[in-house]
Amino acid sequence: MVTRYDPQASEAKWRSAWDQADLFKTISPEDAGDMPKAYVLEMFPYPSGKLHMGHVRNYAMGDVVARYKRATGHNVLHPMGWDAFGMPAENAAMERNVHPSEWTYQNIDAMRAQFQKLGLSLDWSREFATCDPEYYGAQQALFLKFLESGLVYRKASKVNWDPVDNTVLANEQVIDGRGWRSGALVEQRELTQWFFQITKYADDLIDSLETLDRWPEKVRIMQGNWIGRSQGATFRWPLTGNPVAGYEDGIETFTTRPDTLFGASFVALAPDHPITRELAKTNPDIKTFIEEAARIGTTEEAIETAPKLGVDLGLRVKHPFDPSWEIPVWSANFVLSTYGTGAVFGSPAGDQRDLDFARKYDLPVKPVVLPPEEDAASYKIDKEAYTGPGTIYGSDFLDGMSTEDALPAAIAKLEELSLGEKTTTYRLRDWGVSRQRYWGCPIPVIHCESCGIVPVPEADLPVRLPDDVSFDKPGNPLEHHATWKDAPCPKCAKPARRETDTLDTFVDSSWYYSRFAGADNKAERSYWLPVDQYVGGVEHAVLHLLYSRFFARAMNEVGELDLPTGEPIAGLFTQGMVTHETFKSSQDKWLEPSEVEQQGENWIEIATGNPATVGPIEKMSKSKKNTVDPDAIISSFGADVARWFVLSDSPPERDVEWTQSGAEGAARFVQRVWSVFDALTDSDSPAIGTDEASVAIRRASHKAVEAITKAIDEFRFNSAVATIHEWVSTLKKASGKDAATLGAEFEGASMLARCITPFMPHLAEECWAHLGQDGLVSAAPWPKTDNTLLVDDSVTLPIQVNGKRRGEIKVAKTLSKDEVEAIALANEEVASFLAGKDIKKVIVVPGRIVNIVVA
RNA sequence: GCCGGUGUGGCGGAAUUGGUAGACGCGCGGGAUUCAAAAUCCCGUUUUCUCACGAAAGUGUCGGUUCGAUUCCGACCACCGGUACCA
Repeated sequence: MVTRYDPQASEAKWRSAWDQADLFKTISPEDAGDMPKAYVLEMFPYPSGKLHMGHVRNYAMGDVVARYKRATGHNVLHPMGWDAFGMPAENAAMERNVHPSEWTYQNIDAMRAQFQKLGLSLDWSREFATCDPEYYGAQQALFLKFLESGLVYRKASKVNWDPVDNTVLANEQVIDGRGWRSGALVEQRELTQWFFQITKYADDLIDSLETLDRWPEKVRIMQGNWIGRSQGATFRWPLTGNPVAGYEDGIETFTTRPDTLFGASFVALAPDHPITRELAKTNPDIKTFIEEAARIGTTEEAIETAPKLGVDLGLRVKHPFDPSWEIPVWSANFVLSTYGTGAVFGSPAGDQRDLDFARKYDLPVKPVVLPPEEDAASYKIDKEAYTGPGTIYGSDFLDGMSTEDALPAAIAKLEELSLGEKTTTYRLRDWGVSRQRYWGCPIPVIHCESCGIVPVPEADLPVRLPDDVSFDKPGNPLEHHATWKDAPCPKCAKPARRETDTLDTFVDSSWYYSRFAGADNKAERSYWLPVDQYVGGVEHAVLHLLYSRFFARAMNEVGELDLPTGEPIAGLFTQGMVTHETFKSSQDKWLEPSEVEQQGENWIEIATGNPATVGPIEKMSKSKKNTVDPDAIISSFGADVARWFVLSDSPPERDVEWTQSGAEGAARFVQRVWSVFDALTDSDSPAIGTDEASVAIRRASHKAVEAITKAIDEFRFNSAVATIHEWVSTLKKASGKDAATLGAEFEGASMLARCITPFMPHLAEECWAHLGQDGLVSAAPWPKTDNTLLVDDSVTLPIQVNGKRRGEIKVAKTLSKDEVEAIALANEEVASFLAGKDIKKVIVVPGRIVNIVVA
């Protein structure tokens, strides 16, 4: 009798069986023997309270790897936790008057329940949330170690200040120059902030990128660009006439092109360069210019369209290589005070930006690099600067050199003249981590009027967040708290004040992988790290993944880690998003897919009967109303269907479009798999036959296992899915039809159950149990293939005539080239294409193809 | 602008050392089963021409290398992502 698989009944049953067997618990390093370790980690979620399909895809992929590694004999660490500090909890507190802690822990409970329904092979015993005092206390201890080693420091710096909410905002929280919550115009304020000295490792962070051979190229390039190392020279331009106070030695500029120094026609300072600001005090034109430049700002679109603006400061400098040559000093809006020295020299022929500026203000343009195959007498620069390589000319001692050789020659000369030296500049800046927020990790220091900044003694950690806070007033609730910030100085015991800044939440996620590996056990951390396979979204390519690399290095330095490479993540996979179609009403409002209906070619809004339009396929988001709730999918189809669907079709690194019909297809396939097993009612494993039909079935199974294994190893889950589809079709055609092949069918089914376990673990257990196999399939080893079944005795070769397929022959694998050629030439199908033609050549590629070349 | 990626049927995509293009899934068309439906199963489905047997063209465009190119090389086009007055 044919039965159907019931996901609702089965899934819960098998999950509790896994729990009872404590199957996914990590084995301690001592007990693991010579098992290789595999640390499989997915980027831990923010506890928003609700799982979305993106989570399902992310964690399904990680689970495939974790389950596969377990089946192939690895000691697997596959943990889960919560990235739980951050603004949404404070927003909830302000909007709904719930405590951030309460809101967060409730969300965690809700999401944990959802996660558990997915049947992920997680070791929950290592779970933590970053807002647990144990976690942020350990983070505070780490902070103090960094402070002691000089990896953390305090300095005044410019920050985005929201004057309504009275808080610093991260760059991401400033939208079009306004605070994302208050809508107030954001000001630049100079505040004293805490910084991590990430630039200390700039060279190592960039150089080590090439050792990360299991990271996507894309991410490595993005990090390289972000760190932005450029090599060049820093040197001074002596001022003529009355020197500006503090600049008696001249104005310092940075350049990557000292070879073009003889093409210099101006020096330009940033609008907020100290000299510019000083001169503005007495010169109204300069003052106006600074204001104008500040008004345009440096937002993305502003830069796109903003004109080059400048003002002559009236100063003159001497050319470093020719003191008689005077060059004007300008201030220009394209010079950034935050990069290099905040001052540049313009060599217009060799730089488009300098050229635009020179043309606008009628400054000289003197080419000094002659492109190959140009003539010095006739070569001219018009509207396009030449930035490529060439021969230096019109440049005194550099004349005749290649640009490549002139570069070190010019630097050597600057050094000889004691005007400057070779330097390296980075785009990367130290990481400002101070936030004036409540729901974050308190910075564990005390400010004492006599002793200065005093670390909180380790015995007093964690510095706990106070529970009794109010969010009525804008700004930092820790600042407003009546007593929290009062603390005696640990050194002199006089009344002092606690630091009220908390740490950027990116800090929390920069070392959590290490906490999972071993909370208070360095040896255990050494055993597990680095993460063997990390899976997450590409949106973290720079920030989170760069910060994590920094933290591992810093933790190494303070003795918290023993990671020889300094790289915490050996393998990274960035998965694509889950997208869904969008709909809009006739009033241009987004509609949920359930609110529309297709009638013939057109879509209508069900409620009103008005026409609706189909929008683009986009990432699922609440605002576009194109989300699909995983809970709803799990209750109607089961977790296996949700997992299977998000792993099918699209390659894992690309986006996958969620479709109802695709989900139904996945549900159909689950039943199809079950029907293969359902047909095998004899639960005694019968002997495997050696007849032709049995061997054919066995070949299909063993080849499928081989292909699936390779696909999982290479992160090509969609290919594994396709192979499983084909395999199931083959088995279904045979299953239960012929007693002679029953043994082969049983073997295939038993292999199939194990191969689908990483994808559809609940179904796999039900199938495994139905076959009468021992134990849980989640604990079973990966099937082994018999190599003799992977190769065929005979092979079908296509025959081409002049590269076009004209026929095929089936030949024994052992035939020689000549024998194959003879058979091919005698083939009836190709005869008509050879008739009356000269055979020029016959190419036989053993096991592949025969090509007959005729004239 | 610069850097990177991707272009293959109606759609998602296979083809991973240069060797049968379109596996597998979705959709669509036809059929079987059924009183009927659901479910399931089978067949077909790149385009054009042909009653058919077949033939020709075809992997963004144009060219090249090769017996043979989705794959290698050159030039270009489109889309997606990242990034930017970075000196």
